[in-house]
Amino acid sequence: MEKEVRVRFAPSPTGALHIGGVRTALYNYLFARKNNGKMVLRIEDTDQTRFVKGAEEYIKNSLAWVGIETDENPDLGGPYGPYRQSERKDIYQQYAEKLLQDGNAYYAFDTPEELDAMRAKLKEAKVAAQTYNSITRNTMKNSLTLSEEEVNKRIESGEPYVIRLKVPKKEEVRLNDMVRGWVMVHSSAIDDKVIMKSDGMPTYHLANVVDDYLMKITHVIRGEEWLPSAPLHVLLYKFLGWENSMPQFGHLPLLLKPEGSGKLSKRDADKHGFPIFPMDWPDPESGDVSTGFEKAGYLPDAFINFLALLGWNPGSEQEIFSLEELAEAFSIERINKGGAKFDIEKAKWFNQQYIKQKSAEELSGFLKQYIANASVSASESQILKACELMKERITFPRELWTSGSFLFQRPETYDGKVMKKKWTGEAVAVLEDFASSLLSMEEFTAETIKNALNQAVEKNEIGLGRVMPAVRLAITGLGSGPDLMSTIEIIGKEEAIDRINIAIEKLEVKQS
RNA sequence: GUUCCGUUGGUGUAAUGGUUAGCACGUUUGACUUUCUAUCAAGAGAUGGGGGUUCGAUUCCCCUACGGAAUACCA
Repeated sequence: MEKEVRVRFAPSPTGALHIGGVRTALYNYLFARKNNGKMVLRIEDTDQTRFVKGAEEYIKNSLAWVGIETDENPDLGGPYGPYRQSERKDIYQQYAEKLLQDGNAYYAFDTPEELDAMRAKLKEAKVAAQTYNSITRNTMKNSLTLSEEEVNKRIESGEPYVIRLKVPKKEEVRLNDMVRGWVMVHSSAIDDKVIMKSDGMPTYHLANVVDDYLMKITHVIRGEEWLPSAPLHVLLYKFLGWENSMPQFGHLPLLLKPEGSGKLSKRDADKHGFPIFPMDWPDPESGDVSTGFEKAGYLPDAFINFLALLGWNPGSEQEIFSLEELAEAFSIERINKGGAKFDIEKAKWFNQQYIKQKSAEELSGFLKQYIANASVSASESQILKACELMKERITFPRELWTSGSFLFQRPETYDGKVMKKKWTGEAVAVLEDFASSLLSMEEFTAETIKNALNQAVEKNEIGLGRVMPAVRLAITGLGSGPDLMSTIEIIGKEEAIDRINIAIEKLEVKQS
């Protein structure tokens, strides 16, 4: 029987989950779904100094917003819990001890100052920038250089210490990455990483390996920033005797800033005025709220679709995918190796496509809010028709109102340019006839309205094109917008006639 | 500095040891006697550089350039 696929998303609650993290979660989710596997959400909160209140909640809310569901997590629990690393402290201790016993790890007593001094010294000598490795460890204060008696004495006296991994001097460490293929690193390039901190908490490396093993994770899909430490993790699996159940690794390409180079950061997002977090995030220090994709008007399915295609492609020319379809089409082999520059324009395009796909009913909720805020009245049928009419030409739900408020409110101002050029005597004559024929109409639809206008135009013997802008101006105050006949239908007979009369009264006819 | 990873138009990407190097976003132009932010049509625009291997390389190999990541008692 084949082993069940188990993946995990393991964020640390140090702030808002950013878009790169969402993509990592998404790829894990898609991979699990594709393979009928399970996905675990594990909170990596081993650094108590960086803990941010509300961050865990934020992560969960964000995943929920985009529709990523996990099978095992801190709230739901599961067979391999707890799913918060801070609640697993005792577990790590025993594995650290095993490493110690087997001679694969050692105690170190160096103070931060001593470490800094060593770093500085190495830098000056222009040697490799590892402060603790198979060479330097011989000159530092640790259980390899100190006598057993001395070590015990220090530990008993309560002197702070860490546990470091004893990385072998000469060894090829290799791993077969699912997206990059074979990656080989010589162990001399890896330093003696701290695996247990002086506060008794494990560092990422130990906690991660232990948890992935205990939670029976089969595939580790994570960001490229982890690639350099992956060999270290391989070493850890080996030392703990878990080589045969080591998960497969897949390191995702980074999301890059739109221009120039570098990893996409909040700074870049602010600079270009686009969000970087899925939902609003109030900075815990300054209190400044960063607008998230949700508030900015992005639909979750559009957002996910956009994100999925940033670093992966289906191999076909299809671009619009529901979450279901993504899960069906997804494959690790088609993940790109190179980093992807973030392009908000494409995100907007996806949003527009999704808005267009939505039904008027689905969009009406957005419009109703704006209508309520503006305290104007509108019938259900007007709202639905308005959504239907507007959805073809907008990118964000808010534009239902910002570009379509004339459907519910009389114009207060009139576009000066159009007025100057198109508000002519002949146009006004047509409008007068048009208004009076509207008055006698029984069936009030875009089609009958168009007939009425055509008649008025014919009667005055001028082209439709010469009066259309004036009609639009009278009705909406604008020079452009959606189909005018449908607009008039939504506005309604009496209101349309009123607006025409008001415009005729208010606007000055162009002198010619 | 060192180690690792990467490099197809402005952007996301496809493909291939021989093609007019495909698609999408964006952009430009035109059309739509009702405009446009919509729609339709057309256009411009790419294999970083140098060496090999080969009849032939964007594709395989090497070098180089450029970019990125890591190098914390952070994840």
